Amino acid sequence: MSSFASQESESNSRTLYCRKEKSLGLLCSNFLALYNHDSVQTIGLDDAASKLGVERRRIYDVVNILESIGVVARKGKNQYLWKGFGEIPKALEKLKEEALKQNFCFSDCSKSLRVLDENESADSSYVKNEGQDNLSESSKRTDTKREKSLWLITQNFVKLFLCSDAELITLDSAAIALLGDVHNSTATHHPESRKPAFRWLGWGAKLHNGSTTALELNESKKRTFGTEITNQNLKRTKANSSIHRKLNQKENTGMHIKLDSVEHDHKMQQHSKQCSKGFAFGPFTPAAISSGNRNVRPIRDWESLASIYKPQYLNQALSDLFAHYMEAWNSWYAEVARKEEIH
DNA sequence: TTTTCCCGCCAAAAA
DNA sequence: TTTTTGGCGGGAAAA
Repeated sequence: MSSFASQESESNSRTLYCRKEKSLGLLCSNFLALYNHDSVQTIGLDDAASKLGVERRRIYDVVNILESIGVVARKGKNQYLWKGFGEIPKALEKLKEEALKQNFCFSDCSKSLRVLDENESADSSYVKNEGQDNLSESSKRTDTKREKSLWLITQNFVKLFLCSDAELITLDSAAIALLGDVHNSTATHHPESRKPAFRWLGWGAKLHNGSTTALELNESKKRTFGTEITNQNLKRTKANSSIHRKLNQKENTGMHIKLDSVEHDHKMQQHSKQCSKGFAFGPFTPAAISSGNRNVRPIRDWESLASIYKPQYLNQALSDLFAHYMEAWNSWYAEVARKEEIH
């Protein structure tokens, strides 16, 4: 707590809150960078939270998303298993199968194909991998809740791509298909081309033939995720004093930031300031990129990205971390590419 | 201005 | 009961 105070007082003048640095996408990337080691078997939620400098709540989001595509699997209370990127193809296969069984087809915008209709598919599709029982009736109760769970929505979102030839899906149509839509009641529609959309990059990546062209898409104004390494503990609320308030209000549950990680974060923050414009993308980045940002060169593929994007860290620890990140990418791609060849 | 999405409250589920 | 999980609304940042 005291570390907060000092950190804050030191930084309050020059480090203002920056939403980009707190994004879920970035957190996700950092999470992956942190745990994508051969040596990693299990992941503790508290460990993740403290190492990444966020509250537990945020870790649930990350883990839910990753679980839905097989990268991690729930082991038990507070514990997840690291399965790795190699699991993604399998998970996608499985999702596709499921989707086909469910007649989960998606024909772009306009129609509101409710993927899950209340009674049937919802429960049957819960393949809750790790032997998560057949909660016979209590599950009924939670079906509606599940329908909106991040885990399920993520899977369904992926299914949209897996079960259609649409390479591009707009947020609007995805919302309609997955949620039956809700928002947009005020329908201030932008011209079609300006709607935020996502493009499927594929797990084998469109590596061959160069261009991961999604990244060249000039479609959305959406911000992009993935480069900045951050998550320092600035609250978004006006200026600084908010932190004190925050810490009092709650018993600091789940906010054990180690000293070193604070410092770590702080340094990372410094770095992120420098590189925040020349961003690259994390693995699960929205495909659409900010067309407004002309500084951004199209990225050919992840390998070249790795070689191009090599900031010079002054800090050894950061340097190591980054090196690891690149290594992880390489191995992942090698593996995925291999599997694709076989395919 | 509108849209996006982070934050954290608090209810439900699990232990 | 306590702890864990995660939906959801508010409101600030970004577009």
